[in-house]
Amino acid sequence: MMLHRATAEPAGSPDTQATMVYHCLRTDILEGQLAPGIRLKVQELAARYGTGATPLREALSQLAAEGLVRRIEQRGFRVADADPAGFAGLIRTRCLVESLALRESIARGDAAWEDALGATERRLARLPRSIEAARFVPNPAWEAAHRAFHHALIAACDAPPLLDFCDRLREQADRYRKLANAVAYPRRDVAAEHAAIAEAAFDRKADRAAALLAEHLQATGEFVRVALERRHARTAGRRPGRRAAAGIAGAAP
Amino acid sequence: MMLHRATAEPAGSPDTQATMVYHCLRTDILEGQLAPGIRLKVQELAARYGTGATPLREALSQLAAEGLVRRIEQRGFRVADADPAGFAGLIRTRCLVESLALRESIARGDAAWEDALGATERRLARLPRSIEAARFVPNPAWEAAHRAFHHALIAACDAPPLLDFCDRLREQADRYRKLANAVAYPRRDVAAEHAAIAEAAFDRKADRAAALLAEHLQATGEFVRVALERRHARTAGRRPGRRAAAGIAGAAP
DNA sequence: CTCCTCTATTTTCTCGATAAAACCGGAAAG
DNA sequence: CTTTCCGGTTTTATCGAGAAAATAGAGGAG
Repeated sequence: MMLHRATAEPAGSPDTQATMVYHCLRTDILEGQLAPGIRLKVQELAARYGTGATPLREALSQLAAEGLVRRIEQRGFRVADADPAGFAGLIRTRCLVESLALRESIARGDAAWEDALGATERRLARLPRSIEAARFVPNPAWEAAHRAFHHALIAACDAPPLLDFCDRLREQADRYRKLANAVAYPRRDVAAEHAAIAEAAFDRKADRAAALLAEHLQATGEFVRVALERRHARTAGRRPGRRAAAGIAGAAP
Repeated sequence: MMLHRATAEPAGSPDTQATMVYHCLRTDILEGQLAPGIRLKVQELAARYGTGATPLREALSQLAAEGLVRRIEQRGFRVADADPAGFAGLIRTRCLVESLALRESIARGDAAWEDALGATERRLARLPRSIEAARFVPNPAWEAAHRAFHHALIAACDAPPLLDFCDRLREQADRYRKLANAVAYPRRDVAAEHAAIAEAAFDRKADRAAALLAEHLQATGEFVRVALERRHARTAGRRPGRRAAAGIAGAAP
């Protein structure tokens, strides 16, 4: 055997503490556990995640660079806020950029791309979007498959930075969606939309596929926008009177 | 007077140490002072920038998120390497995305946009690209004006994340360019290219402008690619025999 | 009644020290 | 001659304490 290790660990990363708390914070923000705009006090978080200030600060810096956290010089970090304006820009960018990436993908995609796309589409179609039938309860498996499908669509664009950018935009959009999901349950047949996009991609109909994708993104965007504006009006309406209250959801000992 | 401060300081940011060292590191990497791939030892850098390990680590995390630094779990940070493959993806992405942004900008730009574009174009045209006539010595003023021009081109695209993305791509591309600039001096008439792009934009000829811009980026890219491949072959050729040697340029007491 | 100022408290930001992990080189074994 | 193992050394990653800054609240002036 040549390698004197690697037998025990699949990936050579004992995962540093900073990285761990980075992932935790990231998902907590993306899932909406940490509400937009709230203050992120290091001590509080250190207690929450069971770690010191240094790794936390590191994680926060990283998230700030990604735009999920806002750093205010000399007065700490806050969760990136989720206002309608920011969302509009995000959706617009997504429509533009993902359409572009899809066109490129269609122009360059090979058989392997088609196969992967077909596989993710099929898997997504088989999963229920909500765990419960009556009430909407997000299905993590569906979420993952959804991400995978949208990634697979544009995976053949042969421009790594572009692909990364799309992934990040998708994450951010998902954050907004999750913030709104608790309120309403869309009536659209998203599965059909996905199928139509995939089909157009298979047929190499770039214009049609791009248009469908943009429409798809726009539709979800519109739905979220409405919920968001309600929410925003509500949030802006209430005075910052009592300061204690929540802030961190799910911490109730 | 209403504000009980702000008289002394124009911007309310006493700039934390982490931010300072972040900017220093950033420019040092983008300027090529810190060579691609080299190890970034915290103590070394702490001495270099006169600060502690904590702010440094924070800055490095931030840069890692931006892709200018590569973090390797449990074994520190390295400057992002500059290989031809990465550069190709970068250029390709730039051509695609900046063309798109330019089209949008042309579709939406108003009079103010035209004015700003004209102003930046004129300023850029008046500046010499090199400080010396015979030998090529980068002119910081030209660099800044160049950035401003390309930014102004797409500033009206009305999609903030897209604009940010373009700026970041431009920075990265500039890094490659600077790494190559020391070797050769391009003969192209870049001023004419810029003028042509600006004119097409004024005339709202989206297709033409986008094509010119892509060509412009591609041409610079091609030039850098050649230099880069030479450099890369050279670097890969020499064995990692002696380890001390340079690493940080400009530290020679 | 509103606005300013001053003080007490919180919070950020930073440093120096410390455990753990990676690295390097030589020595021993196959 | 290559591979493996084992020591010391370097470097990372982390913690806890402490200086500087911001924040909140009470009190006083206009």
